[in-house]
Amino acid sequence: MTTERYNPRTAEPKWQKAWAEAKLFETQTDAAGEKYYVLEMFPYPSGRIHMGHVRNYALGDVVARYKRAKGFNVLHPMGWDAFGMPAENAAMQNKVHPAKWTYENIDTMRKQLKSMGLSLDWSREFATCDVDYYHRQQMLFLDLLAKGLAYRKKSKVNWDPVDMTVLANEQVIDGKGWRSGAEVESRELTQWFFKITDFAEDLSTALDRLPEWPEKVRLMQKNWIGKSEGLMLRWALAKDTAPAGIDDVTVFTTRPDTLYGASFIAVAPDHPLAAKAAESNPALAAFIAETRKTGTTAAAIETAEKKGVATGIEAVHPLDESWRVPVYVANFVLMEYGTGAVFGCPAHDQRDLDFARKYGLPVRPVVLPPHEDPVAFSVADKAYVDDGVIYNSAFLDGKTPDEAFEAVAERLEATQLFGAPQASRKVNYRLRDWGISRQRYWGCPIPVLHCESCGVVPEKRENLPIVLPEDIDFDKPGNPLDRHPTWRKATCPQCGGDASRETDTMDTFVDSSWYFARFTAPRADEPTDPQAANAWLPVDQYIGGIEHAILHLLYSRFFVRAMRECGHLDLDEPFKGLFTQGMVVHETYRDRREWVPPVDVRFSETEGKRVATRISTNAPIEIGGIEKMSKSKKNVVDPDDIIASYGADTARWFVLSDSPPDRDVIWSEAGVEGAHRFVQRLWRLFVDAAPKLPAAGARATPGSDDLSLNIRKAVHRTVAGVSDDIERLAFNKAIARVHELVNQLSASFGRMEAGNGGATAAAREALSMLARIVAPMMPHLAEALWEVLGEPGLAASAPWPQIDRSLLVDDQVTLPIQINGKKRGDLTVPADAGKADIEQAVLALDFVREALAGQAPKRLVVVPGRIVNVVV
RNA sequence: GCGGGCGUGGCGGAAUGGUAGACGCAAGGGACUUAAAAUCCCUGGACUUUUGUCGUGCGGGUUCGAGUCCCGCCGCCCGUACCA
Repeated sequence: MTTERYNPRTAEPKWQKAWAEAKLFETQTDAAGEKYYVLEMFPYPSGRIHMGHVRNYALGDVVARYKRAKGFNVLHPMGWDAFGMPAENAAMQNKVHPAKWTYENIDTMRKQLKSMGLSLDWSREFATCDVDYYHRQQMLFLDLLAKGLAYRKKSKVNWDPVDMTVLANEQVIDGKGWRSGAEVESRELTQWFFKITDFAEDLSTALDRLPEWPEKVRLMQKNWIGKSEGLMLRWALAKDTAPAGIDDVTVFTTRPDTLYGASFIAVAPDHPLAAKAAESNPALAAFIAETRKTGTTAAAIETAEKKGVATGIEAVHPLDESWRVPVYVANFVLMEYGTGAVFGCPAHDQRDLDFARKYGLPVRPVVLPPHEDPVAFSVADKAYVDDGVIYNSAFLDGKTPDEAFEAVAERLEATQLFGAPQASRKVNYRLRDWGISRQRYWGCPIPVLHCESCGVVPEKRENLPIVLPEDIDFDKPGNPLDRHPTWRKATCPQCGGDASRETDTMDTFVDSSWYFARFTAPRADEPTDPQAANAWLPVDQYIGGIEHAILHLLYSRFFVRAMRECGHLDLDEPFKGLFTQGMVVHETYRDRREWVPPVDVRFSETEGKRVATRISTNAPIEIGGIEKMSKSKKNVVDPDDIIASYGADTARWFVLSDSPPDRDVIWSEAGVEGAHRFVQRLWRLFVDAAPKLPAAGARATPGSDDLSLNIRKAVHRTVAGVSDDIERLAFNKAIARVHELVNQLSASFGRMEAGNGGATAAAREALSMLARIVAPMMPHLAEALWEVLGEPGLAASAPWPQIDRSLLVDDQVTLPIQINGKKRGDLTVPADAGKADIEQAVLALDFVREALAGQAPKRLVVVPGRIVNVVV
């Protein structure tokens, strides 16, 4: 008998329409069922969706559909992270307005996402570039400003001196501007900041209250915030060397216990003392100018060769007046961290040691490692950073580092220097305030005005929104808002005089720091409807890329805290559960000239080796490494092509199978074909079995014969396993279980005769359950299977199958028997057998007696239900 | 540089400290077919003569037992505050 193949091209649109007409996924806040908020990180509308999106949204959709089947009231919205640089780049390159480019991309991508059959509530959709959205973001900005959580300060940017514009870090390539090629310099601008450091302590400690976050993400955030307890320690400058007007320099140190090992002080190139010293020291001034070319990124600064220049200034050791150490300006000291000045203890810090060796500074060990001889111990090229006993350190000798820390702190807190304590304890954070100013057009305008008489004045709330002007040009580099003829002109809300608008727009991370709250009441006049926000939040399951582990997630956590202070919601944390998915990667291909897309490559085998040829030109192709899909390497597979030829369910099934979702998945054509074969196999299983089954409403009772019982045990076990797997987001394992079940059902159905009422009833039960457990992953096919079974209604609204727990337990278990840790046989015992029974049975086994040769075992390890190990 | 992660057959991967390789892909063999596709069945870590021995990036360690835990390396990936 031949079965007609399942045709996703006709089936998928049909079911999508059925869901839409039933408004199945439009969520009501007050609907029945416990709330469950599933959210995937919303996409940047770059043009077309890519496989990473397919994976991200397929993962979230499984959770959403599963929870819905479990009876939850599920919120599963979608929107667009729509501001950002690519729209401006497109405007410059293709003369298309950023808004037009963005909204056209959104239209394309919405259509693509809809073809995936996602259970999204599209009625809540918005884009962050909608005036409606950024209007409310401007309100939030004013609220933060009023609470003192927004302020202005000077900070450095990458300046392209040819294009006369600020560059993003990714636009700086090897220290040069990406368009102009000019050497980039760092330049100070007054910019807007959010006071995230106000919450540093809570952002760090609250991580311990997020058990449903991956440990690695919590660790990364904790290290990023970087809490450290230390001393603010003032060093007097030796009078004969100090520049006029500066008496001392304050360092932050976490190791005051190593103070007697100090051999220099290093200050940041932009430290005031450095500037002062450079006034009379051209070599130093040149060095400081040089460091401005290193770039502003931490990676650039810290991978650069560590260099310093002596200032000629000397500082007096806080514990010994007769001891002076030189003050250097060093390129690895950051003004943003601590005080911008450190003391170097080369023996116990690797970077300080490298610096000391380079400039011939003394290396004096003061922490003696355990079991080392104080006379013989010395530090050559590896600093000793672990615990030990303090020595070479006067009154600290013999103490542990912790005790020495306390002793130094106590003494110097009590010592006066220039009328103030010489030291004070200080908790320091590596976390810096969040700079949100961008000198760009395509972002949310910062709603403040600059008035000559009143200074910086917030715009009145009722004057919002400050809308981006549409008549702009991208003919010249730089910010079009700056050179707009009229947009800047405004009236000061305080004095009524002339004022000019702020032309900085907000970092796009601001947009994505509260969108999850806006989804709970997307059309509210205020930024949130606190009732809706409090009802839905926190997001129960948030899913997105690991690349957002720190910044986006930390900013969102800050925003929730700031919004709570302003009364917009009452919430500790935005995301209760977090899952970070891996990337979709693909082989790369190139011919002599360029990267070649996978669709243009044909493979063959020559002498057992995989060989590739370019289809369009017949040129030989070199098969490159497996890399993240990217436009530049052209190793992209367009989801549209896959959906058009195999259907959305195949694409979904493929990205969910094989690779665990937190790891990278390698896209391969063969894998997709395998997934599609399984779609057809399921379809065949149902269509072929359907005529033998009792009618849908017949209430036939499954039999208790071997065949019926086997079918029932298999399916109930699978449902239990798949439920667990989905709860843990282990979709690859859920899929392996479904494969196993289908393998078994195919075999069992082959032995089933139409007249066997018990078995056919078991088969109907099995198929009805199977259709429902594949539904979250392949929702369209599940509807078709549901229809084949003649079940009423839509599979998408069918409840998750109930399992009979009595079918999950076995009365016999087979234990592997090891001798000296190596498996040598099996033993089948009753499931409830005690340790003693098992021991006895094991010792009676032939191969065990042989191994023992009459001796008693040295040891007999019995782990009931698991394993037995006989040690001889 | 720093912080975090990952590393298991030809490939993707499975394995509460307890039988390493479930499940899938690819491959090989067979059945069906005039033939092919599709489908179904069987075989696949390495070495070895049955018997075994060796195998989870490399080197050590803890344990009755290590892919899993600890220490030291190597390689790759993510982040590094203006890419999103």
